[in-house]
Amino acid sequence: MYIEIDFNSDEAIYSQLCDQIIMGIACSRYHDGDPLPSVRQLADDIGINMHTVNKAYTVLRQQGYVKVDRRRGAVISVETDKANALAELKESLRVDIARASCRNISREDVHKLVDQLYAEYGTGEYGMTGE
Amino acid sequence: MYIEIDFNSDEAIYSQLCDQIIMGIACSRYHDGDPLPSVRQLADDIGINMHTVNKAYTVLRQQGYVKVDRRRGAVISVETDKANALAELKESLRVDIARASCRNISREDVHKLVDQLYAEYGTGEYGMTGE
DNA sequence: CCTTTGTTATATCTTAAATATAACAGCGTT
DNA sequence: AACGCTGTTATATTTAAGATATAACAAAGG
Repeated sequence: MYIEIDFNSDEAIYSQLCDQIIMGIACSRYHDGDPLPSVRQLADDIGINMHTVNKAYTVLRQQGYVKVDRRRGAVISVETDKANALAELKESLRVDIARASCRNISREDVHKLVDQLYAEYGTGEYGMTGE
Repeated sequence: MYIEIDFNSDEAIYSQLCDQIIMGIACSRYHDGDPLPSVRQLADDIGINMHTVNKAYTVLRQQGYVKVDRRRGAVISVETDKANALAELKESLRVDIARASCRNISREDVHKLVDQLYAEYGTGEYGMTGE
């Protein structure tokens, strides 16, 4: 599992971990059913504490990206509650769009950025392998 | 100045303050040249400490939304470095789009959200009053 | 002068984040 | 049965950020 943490970032390590795993799913580097490394293993790989990884896994579970199987440990399992996700996304975009609007960034400019990012990820289906 | 702070939020007060002022500019409730309340005045209005407001003003100044005039205090002054703003926006959108992609939110869905938010703000020009 | 402006300095309190040990229950393998 | 692995929980400590409280300063205006 390729994880890169910026220890000089102002963003919390566990939060960076969540983000990277979510982006990994979007990039279809990780798929539904894939097991995540154990909290101890990943902590050792990255060079951080076990509890920091555990917190990331817990948050990912609460947000519906991971389920825990006693036998296999943490497993990618993406919940698709689109209505809820849309509402959350809108709130998240609100300030970003305000900033953009202040800087004379047009609606079309943002559309282009969005398209670029969707191109970086899959086809829009996080699976993209056609499951 | 209408500012609403959620004291139960996990987002820092000074950060909420910055966001609200930026959204106020985007909504064209505040315009270039408008003076902001003094740090002591606004702190008193909201019921928070002077230094919390001062931190917000300092951040807004560093990010190019405010300039400080010794005579008039803090004044709205929006810098329009579009190239830089585009780069920052893209980074900010990266995780959001990843989350959206995981939830089967399409490119078009995001475009619609963006359009909705631009509609809530101005015409794309933060001035919109035609200055 | 006096007031108001932003700014700086110091100190304190609270909370979040990260680390360190340690232990537990569930499950598979040996 | 014993061992090793999983996530999980508990407790404690350290560090850093956020917020508050007092206090003082230079600059500008009335």
